[in-house]
Amino acid sequence: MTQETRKNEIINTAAKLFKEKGYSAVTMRDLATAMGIKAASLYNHITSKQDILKAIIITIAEEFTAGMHAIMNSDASNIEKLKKIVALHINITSNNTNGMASLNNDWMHLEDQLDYYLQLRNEYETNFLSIIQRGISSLEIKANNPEIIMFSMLTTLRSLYLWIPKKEDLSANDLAHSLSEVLIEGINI
Amino acid sequence: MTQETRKNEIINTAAKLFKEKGYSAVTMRDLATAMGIKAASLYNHITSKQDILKAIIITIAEEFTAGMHAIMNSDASNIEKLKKIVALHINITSNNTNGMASLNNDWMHLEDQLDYYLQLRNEYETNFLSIIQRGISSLEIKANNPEIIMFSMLTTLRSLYLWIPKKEDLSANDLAHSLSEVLIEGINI
DNA sequence: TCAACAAACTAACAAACGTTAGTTTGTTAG
DNA sequence: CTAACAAACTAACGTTTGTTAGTTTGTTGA
Repeated sequence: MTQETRKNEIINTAAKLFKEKGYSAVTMRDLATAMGIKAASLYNHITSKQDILKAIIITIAEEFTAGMHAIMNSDASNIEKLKKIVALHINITSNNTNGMASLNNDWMHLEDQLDYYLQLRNEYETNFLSIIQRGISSLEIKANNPEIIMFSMLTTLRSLYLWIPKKEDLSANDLAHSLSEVLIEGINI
Repeated sequence: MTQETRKNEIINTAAKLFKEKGYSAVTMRDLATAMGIKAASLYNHITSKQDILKAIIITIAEEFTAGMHAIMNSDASNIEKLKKIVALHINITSNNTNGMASLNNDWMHLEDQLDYYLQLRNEYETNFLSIIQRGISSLEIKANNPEIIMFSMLTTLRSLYLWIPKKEDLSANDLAHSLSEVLIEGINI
């Protein structure tokens, strides 16, 4: 199923270019040059520029949705669930740093699929927030403003795509551990 | 000095549009429409699209540089310096949320000024990191990986532009206090 | 009253854009 | 040997892009 190699090569190359310059600044001629072919030849494999963006973003968004559902349905403590969320972001981002850049920066250029994307994102944030709120209720988590906690964690996790490629020496497990430590235990002695 | 009102109106309108769609996706005709004039009329006030981006980004980048220098030269403890950095980001971002979006997302489209921008950014991050390292040496800060601490704090602070406009009920002081709490003291009980 | 000026306009430009149509090439299965 | 097909090609299309040149309009200080 995950063959269609030529199409996937185009999508992966596009994701790399989108990360560097953003969706709007990358032309089909740029993409074709990066593939070593002519722009018109791209259309033997994809139907539009728009569809490339959709393929990149929606795939990842659905991975996050599935991962969050698994975490919600586990019987871990709320702090443990937060640590699982950290690991989820690290895993997905490690496997597709370029795609994560598009998801973060170019989601607004989804046309037909914009509403669907926003729905998935809202769901995700609602679940994230509810874990924090339950953690506060059960005295696992300090009674700070739960939205500030989520904002702080989520923006850090969403920016991992910028940082993971620079730190290839750090394994995913080590990174998950260190990041959970910083995000959850704090930095103060 | 800060008059030139018409030019500044154009720059501020541009920053708002750039936040919504990104620099490359905003056309001079979009900008003109938002100003209620024709595209050609913009050129009575600005010299190019590129110059608008430069005016937005470099101004803010220099504010951060000045703020960081003031903090480095203060005699506060390292933890207190980190709290001052949080306040610095909140102040600058509150005064120019739209511009912060361009700084975060469209810096790579600076052409002539790209090297200068990157130089300012590197300097800033170097200073940030050195505060954390000194804090660890002086036993103010837990001996976690200092780059992870900086990454986590800085990405949260850089994303404030997304979040501050949604939380107008929270004063800058309250936000600075809550965010310092979460970033520095942690969320675990 | 009139010169100066800020700020808008119309018209047009060459270049770059995403995309389509129709064709050629090389490989592979019967 | 040949039919089928994937994957490239050339050529062109209508549109949109940033920008320039030259002109008109309304206000303001001498």
